[in-house]
Amino acid sequence: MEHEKNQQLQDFVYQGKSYPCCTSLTMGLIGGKWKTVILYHLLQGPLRYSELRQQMPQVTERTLSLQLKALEKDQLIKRKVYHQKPPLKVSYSLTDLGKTLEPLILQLAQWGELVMQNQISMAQAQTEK
Amino acid sequence: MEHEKNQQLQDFVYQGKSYPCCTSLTMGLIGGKWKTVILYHLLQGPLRYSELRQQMPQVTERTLSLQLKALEKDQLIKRKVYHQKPPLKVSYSLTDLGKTLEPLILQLAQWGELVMQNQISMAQAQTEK
DNA sequence: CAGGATCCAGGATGATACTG
DNA sequence: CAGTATCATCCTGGATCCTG
Repeated sequence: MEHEKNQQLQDFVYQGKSYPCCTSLTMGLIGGKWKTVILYHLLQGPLRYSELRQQMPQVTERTLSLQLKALEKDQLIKRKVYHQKPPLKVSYSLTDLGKTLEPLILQLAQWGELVMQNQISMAQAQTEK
Repeated sequence: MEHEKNQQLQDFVYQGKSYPCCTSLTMGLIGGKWKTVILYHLLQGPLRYSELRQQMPQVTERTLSLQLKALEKDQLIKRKVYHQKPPLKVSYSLTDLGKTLEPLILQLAQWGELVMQNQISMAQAQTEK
Protein backbone atom coordinates (compact mmCIF):
# COMPACT_ATOMS: atom_id res chain seq x y z
CA MET A 1 0.00 0.00 0.00
CA GLU A 2 1.22 3.47 -0.78
CA HIS A 3 0.76 6.27 1.70
CA GLU A 4 0.24 9.39 -0.32
CA LYS A 5 -1.02 9.14 -3.83
CA ASN A 6 -0.83 12.76 -4.87
CA GLN A 7 2.86 13.55 -4.57
CA GLN A 8 4.29 10.66 -6.50
CA LEU A 9 4.23 12.41 -9.83
CA GLN A 10 7.26 14.11 -11.22
CA ASP A 11 7.45 17.46 -9.56
CA PHE A 12 9.73 20.22 -10.68
CA VAL A 13 11.39 21.82 -7.72
CA TYR A 14 13.17 25.14 -7.64
CA GLN A 15 13.94 27.49 -4.79
CA GLY A 16 11.99 25.34 -2.39
CA LYS A 17 8.82 25.40 -4.45
CA SER A 18 7.50 22.52 -6.46
CA TYR A 19 5.61 22.74 -9.71
CA PRO A 20 3.55 20.14 -11.56
CA CYS A 21 5.04 20.91 -14.97
CA CYS A 22 8.08 22.60 -16.46
CA THR A 23 5.86 25.37 -17.78
CA SER A 24 4.59 25.90 -14.24
CA LEU A 25 8.11 26.36 -13.04
CA THR A 26 8.69 29.14 -15.52
CA MET A 27 5.36 30.71 -14.71
CA GLY A 28 6.13 30.50 -11.04
CA LEU A 29 9.17 32.67 -11.60
CA ILE A 30 7.81 35.19 -14.08
CA GLY A 31 4.08 34.87 -13.46
CA GLY A 32 1.86 37.33 -11.70
CA LYS A 33 0.67 40.70 -12.72
CA TRP A 34 3.92 42.66 -12.79
CA LYS A 35 7.00 40.52 -13.13
CA THR A 36 7.06 40.33 -16.90
CA VAL A 37 6.45 44.04 -17.09
CA ILE A 38 9.46 44.70 -14.88
CA LEU A 39 11.61 42.31 -16.87
CA TYR A 40 10.42 43.84 -20.12
CA HIS A 41 11.53 47.28 -19.03
CA LEU A 42 14.84 45.98 -17.73
CA LEU A 43 15.64 44.57 -21.14
CA GLN A 44 16.63 48.09 -22.14
CA GLY A 45 19.18 48.20 -19.38
CA PRO A 46 19.48 48.91 -15.67
CA LEU A 47 16.83 51.10 -14.12
CA ARG A 48 16.47 52.77 -10.78
CA TYR A 49 13.53 52.22 -8.51
CA SER A 50 12.05 55.58 -9.37
CA GLU A 51 12.58 55.01 -13.07
CA LEU A 52 10.68 51.77 -12.87
CA ARG A 53 7.87 53.56 -11.11
CA GLN A 54 7.74 56.14 -13.85
CA GLN A 55 7.49 53.46 -16.50
CA MET A 56 4.84 51.58 -14.52
CA PRO A 57 2.70 54.26 -12.93
CA GLN A 58 -0.12 51.85 -12.11
CA VAL A 59 1.90 49.75 -9.72
CA THR A 60 2.05 50.68 -6.07
CA GLU A 61 5.29 51.13 -4.18
CA ARG A 62 4.64 48.12 -2.04
CA THR A 63 3.84 45.80 -4.91
CA LEU A 64 6.78 46.95 -6.98
CA SER A 65 9.04 46.43 -4.01
CA LEU A 66 7.70 42.95 -3.36
CA GLN A 67 7.98 41.90 -6.97
CA LEU A 68 11.52 43.19 -7.20
CA LYS A 69 12.48 41.24 -4.12
CA ALA A 70 10.89 38.10 -5.51
CA LEU A 71 12.74 38.49 -8.80
CA GLU A 72 15.96 39.09 -6.93
CA LYS A 73 15.43 36.04 -4.77
CA ASP A 74 14.92 33.94 -7.88
CA GLN A 75 18.13 35.41 -9.26
CA LEU A 76 16.54 36.95 -12.32
CA ILE A 77 17.53 40.49 -11.42
CA LYS A 78 20.22 42.00 -9.27
CA ARG A 79 20.02 44.99 -7.00
CA LYS A 80 22.92 47.36 -6.72
CA VAL A 81 23.16 50.08 -4.10
CA TYR A 82 25.38 53.07 -4.70
CA HIS A 83 26.79 54.08 -1.36
CA GLN A 84 27.08 57.72 -1.96
CA LYS A 85 25.82 60.33 0.43
CA PRO A 86 22.06 60.69 0.28
CA PRO A 87 20.00 60.68 -1.88
CA LEU A 88 20.19 56.95 -2.05
CA LYS A 89 20.63 55.31 -5.40
CA VAL A 90 19.64 51.77 -6.24
CA SER A 91 19.63 50.22 -9.65
CA TYR A 92 18.10 47.02 -10.88
CA SER A 93 19.37 45.00 -13.78
CA LEU A 94 19.04 41.55 -15.25
CA THR A 95 21.33 38.79 -14.08
CA ASP A 96 22.86 36.37 -16.54
CA LEU A 97 19.99 34.05 -15.84
CA GLY A 98 17.55 36.89 -16.30
CA LYS A 99 19.07 37.69 -19.66
CA THR A 100 18.31 34.19 -20.86
CA LEU A 101 14.66 35.21 -20.54
CA GLU A 102 14.99 37.87 -23.20
CA PRO A 103 13.65 35.80 -26.12
CA LEU A 104 10.79 34.61 -23.95
CA ILE A 105 9.84 38.08 -22.77
CA LEU A 106 10.03 39.42 -26.31
CA GLN A 107 7.82 36.63 -27.50
CA LEU A 108 5.32 37.36 -24.76
CA ALA A 109 5.29 40.96 -25.90
CA GLN A 110 5.00 40.07 -29.57
CA TRP A 111 2.15 37.68 -28.99
CA GLY A 112 0.31 40.30 -27.00
CA GLU A 113 0.72 42.74 -29.85
CA LEU A 114 -0.36 40.13 -32.33
CA VAL A 115 -3.57 39.53 -30.44
CA MET A 116 -4.21 43.25 -30.22
CA GLN A 117 -3.77 43.67 -33.95
CA ASN A 118 -5.80 40.65 -34.92
CA GLN A 119 -8.73 40.87 -32.59
CA ILE A 120 -10.80 42.92 -35.01
CA SER A 121 -9.96 41.06 -38.17
CA MET A 122 -10.49 37.80 -36.37
CA ALA A 123 -13.98 38.82 -35.41
CA GLN A 124 -14.79 39.10 -39.10
CA ALA A 125 -12.84 36.17 -40.46
CA GLN A 126 -14.10 33.90 -37.68
CA THR A 127 -13.27 30.50 -39.06
CA GLU A 128 -15.17 27.73 -37.40
CA LYS A 129 -14.64 24.08 -37.98
CA MET B 1 15.73 53.52 -34.89
CA GLU B 2 14.76 54.91 -31.58
CA HIS B 3 11.46 54.45 -30.00
CA GLU B 4 9.81 56.89 -27.74
CA LYS B 5 11.20 57.02 -24.28
CA ASN B 6 8.02 58.61 -23.14
CA GLN B 7 5.80 55.71 -23.88
CA GLN B 8 2.25 56.70 -23.39
CA LEU B 9 0.36 54.99 -20.64
CA GLN B 10 -1.89 53.46 -23.22
CA ASP B 11 -3.62 50.41 -21.95
CA PHE B 12 -3.87 47.23 -23.91
CA VAL B 13 -7.45 46.06 -23.98
CA TYR B 14 -8.72 42.62 -24.86
CA GLN B 15 -11.93 40.84 -24.00
CA GLY B 16 -13.01 43.69 -21.81
CA LYS B 17 -9.89 43.68 -19.69
CA SER B 18 -7.15 46.23 -19.85
CA TYR B 19 -3.47 45.61 -19.28
CA PRO B 20 -0.61 48.04 -18.66
CA CYS B 21 1.78 46.36 -21.09
CA CYS B 22 1.66 43.99 -24.04
CA THR B 23 3.36 41.34 -21.93
CA SER B 24 0.61 41.75 -19.35
CA LEU B 25 -1.97 41.08 -21.99
CA THR B 26 -0.36 37.78 -22.84
CA MET B 27 0.06 36.90 -19.21
CA GLY B 28 -3.55 37.79 -18.57
CA LEU B 29 -4.58 35.14 -21.07
CA ILE B 30 -2.13 32.37 -20.21
CA GLY B 31 -1.13 33.34 -16.68
CA GLY B 32 -2.14 31.63 -13.51
CA LYS B 33 -1.21 28.31 -12.11
CA TRP B 34 -2.78 25.96 -14.63
CA LYS B 35 -3.43 27.55 -18.00
CA THR B 36 -0.03 26.90 -19.49
CA VAL B 37 -0.14 23.34 -18.22
CA ILE B 38 -3.46 22.78 -19.96
CA LEU B 39 -2.21 24.35 -23.16
CA TYR B 40 0.98 22.34 -22.96
CA HIS B 41 -0.94 19.08 -22.82
CA LEU B 42 -3.29 20.16 -25.59
CA LEU B 43 -0.34 20.67 -27.91
CA GLN B 44 -0.36 16.91 -28.39
CA GLY B 45 -3.93 17.05 -29.65
CA PRO B 46 -7.49 17.12 -28.36
CA LEU B 47 -8.14 15.74 -24.91
CA ARG B 48 -11.24 14.91 -22.95
CA TYR B 49 -11.99 16.37 -19.58
CA SER B 50 -11.12 13.14 -17.83
CA GLU B 51 -7.92 12.78 -19.83
CA LEU B 52 -6.82 16.23 -18.76
CA ARG B 53 -7.53 15.31 -15.17
CA GLN B 54 -5.39 12.23 -15.51
CA GLN B 55 -2.51 14.26 -16.88
CA MET B 56 -2.91 16.86 -14.16
CA PRO B 57 -3.87 14.93 -11.04
CA GLN B 58 -3.10 17.82 -8.71
CA VAL B 59 -5.78 20.09 -10.12
CA THR B 60 -9.27 20.02 -8.67
CA GLU B 61 -12.42 19.60 -10.74
CA ARG B 62 -13.54 23.09 -10.03
CA THR B 63 -10.27 24.75 -10.91
CA LEU B 64 -9.81 22.76 -14.09
CA SER B 65 -13.33 23.63 -15.10
CA LEU B 66 -12.82 27.32 -14.41
CA GLN B 67 -9.54 27.46 -16.27
CA LEU B 68 -10.99 25.67 -19.26
CA LYS B 69 -13.87 28.12 -19.39
CA ALA B 70 -11.49 31.04 -19.18
CA LEU B 71 -9.36 29.67 -21.99
CA GLU B 72 -12.45 29.05 -24.06
CA LYS B 73 -13.74 32.54 -23.45
CA ASP B 74 -10.43 33.96 -24.61
CA GLN B 75 -10.69 31.79 -27.71
CA LEU B 76 -7.52 29.85 -27.07
CA ILE B 77 -9.26 26.48 -26.86
CA LYS B 78 -12.54 25.13 -28.15
CA ARG B 79 -14.94 22.79 -26.47
CA LYS B 80 -16.72 20.13 -28.45
CA VAL B 81 -19.58 18.07 -27.09
CA TYR B 82 -20.36 14.72 -28.64
CA HIS B 83 -24.10 14.26 -28.48
CA GLN B 84 -24.23 10.58 -28.07
CA LYS B 85 -26.28 8.84 -25.45
CA PRO B 86 -24.71 9.14 -22.03
CA PRO B 87 -21.95 8.93 -20.93
CA LEU B 88 -21.27 12.43 -22.07
CA LYS B 89 -18.16 13.11 -24.08
CA VAL B 90 -16.45 16.47 -24.32
CA SER B 91 -13.16 17.18 -25.95
CA TYR B 92 -10.95 20.23 -25.75
CA SER B 93 -8.55 21.34 -28.42
CA LEU B 94 -6.59 24.40 -29.41
CA THR B 95 -8.16 26.99 -31.65
CA ASP B 96 -6.21 28.57 -34.47
CA LEU B 97 -5.33 31.37 -32.12
CA GLY B 98 -4.34 28.88 -29.47
CA LYS B 99 -2.04 27.15 -31.92
CA THR B 100 -0.13 30.38 -32.42
CA LEU B 101 0.90 29.99 -28.79
CA GLU B 102 2.80 26.79 -29.50
CA PRO B 103 6.27 28.36 -29.82
CA LEU B 104 5.64 30.38 -26.70
CA ILE B 105 4.47 27.41 -24.65
CA LEU B 106 7.39 25.34 -25.83
CA GLN B 107 9.76 28.10 -24.89
CA LEU B 108 8.19 28.35 -21.45
CA ALA B 109 8.73 24.62 -21.06
CA GLN B 110 12.29 24.75 -22.36
CA TRP B 111 13.25 27.58 -20.07
CA GLY B 112 11.82 25.72 -17.11
CA GLU B 113 13.90 22.69 -18.00
CA LEU B 114 16.95 24.85 -18.48
CA VAL B 115 16.60 26.29 -15.02
CA MET B 116 16.14 22.84 -13.55
CA GLN B 117 19.29 21.58 -15.21
CA ASN B 118 21.39 24.59 -14.36
CA GLN B 119 20.41 25.25 -10.79
CA ILE B 120 23.14 23.06 -9.36
CA SER B 121 25.95 24.14 -11.62
CA MET B 122 24.92 27.73 -11.08
CA ALA B 123 25.21 27.36 -7.35
CA GLN B 124 28.86 26.49 -7.84
CA ALA B 125 29.72 28.92 -10.58
CA GLN B 126 28.02 31.74 -8.68
CA THR B 127 29.62 34.82 -10.16
CA GLU B 128 29.17 37.88 -8.04
CA LYS B 129 30.04 41.40 -9.04
C1' DC C 1 -18.74 11.56 -17.59
C1' DA C 2 -18.41 16.26 -17.16
C1' DG C 3 -18.99 19.51 -14.60
C1' DG C 4 -21.93 23.00 -11.20
C1' DA C 5 -22.75 24.79 -6.31
C1' DT C 6 -20.83 26.08 -1.89
C1' DC C 7 -17.76 27.27 1.40
C1' DC C 8 -13.31 28.76 2.58
C1' DA C 9 -8.01 29.64 3.26
C1' DG C 10 -4.26 31.88 1.64
C1' DG C 11 -1.88 34.63 -1.50
C1' DA C 12 -1.67 38.56 -4.40
C1' DT C 13 -2.48 43.26 -4.82
C1' DG C 14 -3.90 47.94 -3.40
C1' DA C 15 -4.15 52.52 -0.39
C1' DT C 16 -2.02 55.16 2.72
C1' DA C 17 1.22 56.72 6.03
C1' DC C 18 5.76 56.73 7.57
C1' DT C 19 11.20 56.17 7.69
C1' DG C 20 16.65 55.83 7.05
C1' DC D 1 15.32 58.43 -2.90
C1' DA D 2 13.99 54.01 -1.95
C1' DG D 3 11.73 51.80 0.30
C1' DT D 4 8.66 49.60 5.06
C1' DA D 5 4.53 49.04 7.99
C1' DT D 6 -0.24 48.37 8.39
C1' DC D 7 -4.64 47.50 7.09
C1' DA D 8 -8.04 46.28 3.63
C1' DT D 9 -9.60 43.89 -0.42
C1' DC D 10 -9.75 40.88 -4.18
C1' DC D 11 -8.90 36.85 -6.46
C1' DT D 12 -7.06 32.18 -7.14
C1' DG D 13 -7.44 27.96 -6.17
C1' DG D 14 -8.69 23.95 -2.95
C1' DA D 15 -12.26 20.58 -0.54
C1' DT D 16 -16.42 18.64 -0.79
C1' DC D 17 -20.86 17.48 -2.25
C1' DC D 18 -24.33 17.36 -5.90
C1' DT D 19 -26.48 16.79 -10.75
C1' DG D 20 -27.90 16.36 -16.01
